[in-house]
Amino acid sequence: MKTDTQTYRSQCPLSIALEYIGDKWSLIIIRDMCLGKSRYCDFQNSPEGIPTNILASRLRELEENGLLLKRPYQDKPVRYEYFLTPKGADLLPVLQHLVRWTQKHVDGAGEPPAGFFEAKPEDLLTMWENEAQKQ
Amino acid sequence: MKTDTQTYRSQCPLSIALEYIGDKWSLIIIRDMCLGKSRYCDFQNSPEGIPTNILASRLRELEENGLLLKRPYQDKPVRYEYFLTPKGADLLPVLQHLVRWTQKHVDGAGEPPAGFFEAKPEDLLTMWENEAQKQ
DNA sequence: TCCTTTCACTTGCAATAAGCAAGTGACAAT
DNA sequence: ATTGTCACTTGCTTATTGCAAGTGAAAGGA
Repeated sequence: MKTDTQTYRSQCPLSIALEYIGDKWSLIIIRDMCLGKSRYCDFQNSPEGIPTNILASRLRELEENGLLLKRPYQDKPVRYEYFLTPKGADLLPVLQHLVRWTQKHVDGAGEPPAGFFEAKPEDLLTMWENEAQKQ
Repeated sequence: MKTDTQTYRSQCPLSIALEYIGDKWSLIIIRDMCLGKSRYCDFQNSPEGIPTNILASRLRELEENGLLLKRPYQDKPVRYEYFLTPKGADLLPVLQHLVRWTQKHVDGAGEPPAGFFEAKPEDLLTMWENEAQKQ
């Protein structure tokens, strides 16, 4: 992932993308958000079993890098929900092609949920649509 | 990347794809091969500066996982060239979308070479085309 | 012949990151 | 008063990365 601002290892756009999401867990979190999950414990309960300290640090990095944002959904003990930004949602085509790739080349892989391949990044921005509706 | 056979952390096809290429360097090597590079020193000379021991281990893993294969191109001291398999070449659409993503969302990223977005996985299988011609 | 280079690695070691288990603090429910 | 949930953090061990240096086979030149 990206660490600090504007110090990429090269100007290659592929290499830059990998500094944002080139690790074992970031796209798993993005996937979960594409599937409608939004809370910390949702991500924790995914079958891959991300360690909790790594989940916390990835969420922080993804937020710092503008791929998602968090918003409190209750006060009394303050609790947060996470949402994809347009920048984060635009990774959906990448996920779709990775899924296609596995289905073509790896035996025994599971099926994505119905409608996964038809989804578009805009469909993932429910939070932002609500914002737009407020205007 | 994948470590041993058939022990994925989950059956999710996205998660499985990440066990093959979900790290900082594997797709950089695949990118180089898409751009026509084929020798160890070509990969080493890429601007990202992959450490040589990591390059060697990634090439070994990618070969074990069937994304590429190596073939000697000379004997006296035996030297190898690396080629994408169809399985490896089929990652091209993933690379293309990652590049698009960076161009849309990150300022100051470089341009891919001309024709990059129009290329298709089949175009990358020059070695295999030659094999087919032999038949 | 000896010296230098190149290529494709390997080895040793320090630094960084990942992974596991346990703990924390705010509150809600029993 | 005790237990439980949520969203984390802390401590510690293990694994991976990254840097520098070394290796061995051969080619090329002085």
